Amino acid sequence: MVASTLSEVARLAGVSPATASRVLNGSARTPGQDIAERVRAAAESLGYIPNAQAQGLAKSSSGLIGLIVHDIADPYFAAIARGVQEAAREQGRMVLLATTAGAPADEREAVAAFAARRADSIVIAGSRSARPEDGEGNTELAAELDRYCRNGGQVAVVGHAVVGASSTEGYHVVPVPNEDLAAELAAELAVSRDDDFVIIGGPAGLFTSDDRVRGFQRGLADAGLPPAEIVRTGFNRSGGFDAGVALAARIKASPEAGDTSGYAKRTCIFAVNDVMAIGAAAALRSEGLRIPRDATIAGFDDIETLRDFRPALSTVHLPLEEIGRQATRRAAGMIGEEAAPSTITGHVTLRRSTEGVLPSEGISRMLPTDS
Amino acid sequence: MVASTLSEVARLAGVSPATASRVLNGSARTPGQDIAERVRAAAESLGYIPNAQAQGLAKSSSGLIGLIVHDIADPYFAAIARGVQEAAREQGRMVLLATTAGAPADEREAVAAFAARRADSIVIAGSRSARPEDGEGNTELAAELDRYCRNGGQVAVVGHAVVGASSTEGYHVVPVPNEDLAAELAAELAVSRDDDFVIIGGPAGLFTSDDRVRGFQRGLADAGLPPAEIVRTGFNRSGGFDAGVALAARIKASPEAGDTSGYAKRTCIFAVNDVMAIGAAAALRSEGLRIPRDATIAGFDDIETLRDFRPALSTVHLPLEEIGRQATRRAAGMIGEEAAPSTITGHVTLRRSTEGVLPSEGISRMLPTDS
DNA sequence: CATCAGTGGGAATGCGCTTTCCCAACTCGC
DNA sequence: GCGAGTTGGGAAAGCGCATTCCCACTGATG
Repeated sequence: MVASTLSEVARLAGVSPATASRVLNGSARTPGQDIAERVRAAAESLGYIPNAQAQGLAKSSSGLIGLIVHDIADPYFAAIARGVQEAAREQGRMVLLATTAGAPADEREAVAAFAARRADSIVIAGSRSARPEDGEGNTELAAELDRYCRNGGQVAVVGHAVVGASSTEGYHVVPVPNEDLAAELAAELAVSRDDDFVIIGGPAGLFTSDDRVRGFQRGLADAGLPPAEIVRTGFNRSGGFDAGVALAARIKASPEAGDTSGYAKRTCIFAVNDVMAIGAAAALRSEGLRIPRDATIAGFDDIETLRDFRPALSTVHLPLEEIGRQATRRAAGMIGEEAAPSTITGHVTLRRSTEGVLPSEGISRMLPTDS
Repeated sequence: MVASTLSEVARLAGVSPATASRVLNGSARTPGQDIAERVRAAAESLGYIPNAQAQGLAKSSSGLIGLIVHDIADPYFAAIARGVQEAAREQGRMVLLATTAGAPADEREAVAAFAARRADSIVIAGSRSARPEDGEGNTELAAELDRYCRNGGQVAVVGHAVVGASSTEGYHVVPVPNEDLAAELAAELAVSRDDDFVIIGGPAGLFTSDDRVRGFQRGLADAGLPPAEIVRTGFNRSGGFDAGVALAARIKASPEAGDTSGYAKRTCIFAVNDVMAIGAAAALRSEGLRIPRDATIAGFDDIETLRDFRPALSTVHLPLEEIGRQATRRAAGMIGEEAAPSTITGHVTLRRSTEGVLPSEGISRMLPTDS
């Protein structure tokens, strides 16, 4: 990467590098009209492109925002990334991407790499975890973040704080009301239902999953229902599929006929995110079960690409893009912490996948499906 | 962003900055054991993180890969981005993201920004366009890329070369066999069918769309069928939806009864990408039409998140992740141009959305659906 | 014992830019 | 018309690091 330099431009324009610098970048001092014109012409003719590395070095700031996600191809993260990207653009910065599959060790490495590049701020979108095997990794990640913040860096993390992070200056958390929303979802599903509730959760210790599980159980309890059974599996589509296969076997093994109350009890499945729900639905289908006839299912996130899924998936809408945007703005100091402590809200969106369909149940709410 | 510097480490270790630099980064010369240990200890205790900007400036290379996509939340680009990210990791580089919505002016700007950051290579994933309104923008983009290449940069573009780019040193294209695969799809769909074929295409001038349209028509022609009508719309889900609404009206307006041949002619819709197909399918459904009973539909890309869509979407599988990987490797000079001119292959994947279902047609191939 | 290649460390230069400081020329007011 | 204030440009000192060159010292060789 060779390219013409500022001094070359300056020489061609017959001015000093200082002057060239002043006209080519918005300095406080603006040289005279004629000189400015000469310099600009020289720059143009030389195809001058400022060296951002050198600029960064001189100004000690890079115009970079580091973004950490588990997997950029996961629609959840992709949506957040879009928001981050958008906010970055507003700020005139560029985003530096790192994918870590949720491994704290990789995340630590990514933070170090961002720090090395002197990123102005870091946004961590990946769900936090408190799993025992992540303990050491989390500690090191927290230490790395701490160091980054001490050096003046800004960190925003989505959902939960990193385990062990002492909230120093420059450390922000964008809270996501996972628990409350899950409770709300449970409440809505519990209305005039007495289905068997089952939760397909991610690995224990994954905060996002745990919050949603806890919230759902709370909602059930508030409705006077017993806690749902929890099936733990991978936090992705294939995890949902596996769980779905297992559940399908059980649903088929306990036919309605066995029910003493005289009418069918359906299984209502709550998968802690949409892609898991889709996986589970696919599994049920492949086992010959129909939704919502033989079982109902709900997810979480309201992934855009899944909106046209059939049967339309009941879920909890989360403003993912806004979450990304807000995290990015917060890390840039554009949102006062105290001014707006938490502005992320979602809402339960019931669609066909949890509709009541059994005549014997005596209830059949027709819920609107969008578009 | 302040942080401890190399000289601080050197001073603490009681050596010169030169020596510290040699031990802390894989230099050709390796200082003695004891000294190295002292330096490493000093660095550790100071929490030293090398300043990548300064390193880049000194070595004139940045370890950065620029990635240009239309929209990172679009699953097509997200999948490619995953491949790019993966390959970047292999190379020990980081990826810098830019989204442009396909506007050449924005793309030019992104290239300039990457050049300013002295990115080692640039991967352009967005589909190229030859629309008249993009003419000027394309010229400027080509010029910018040219300059970047002349300065030693490496560019890889997915699909088609940028319009007007003179293929200088360091300019690579990863060809995607859109046309051939579309022809193949048409051929498969044309087998023992005499449906009315309709193509939902993107804006004229968008290469990816045009290639697929052209290929599909060729496949139809090769099968002895007349060319399909083309409906042009936006290259995204909502475009597909709009087109679907229009088509639904027509399908409903021309009932089977009107057919002189005595049996029903279905409309077979080819949408030039999966999300458009999904949009169209949603529109048909909302108009009360069923797929594949009242119309069949096929897409292109085989987006992972859409695999569980119902009815399962016939499409053309493209190894998106591999495309991203390969583009990135090529730009890094890891793949000889001549050695492997084109290794991207896809395959037609027929699923339920194009199944024959009308008894009157006398044909009802049961095609396997995956999972 | 003197010379020489070889080794291991440091001084110094430069990567491309920003920014402070400095100085010449100029404008203004009395 | 002259000093004070102002303007506009340049010189130079870094920003943090890699790297070339140089030097002192070692052990081997004739």
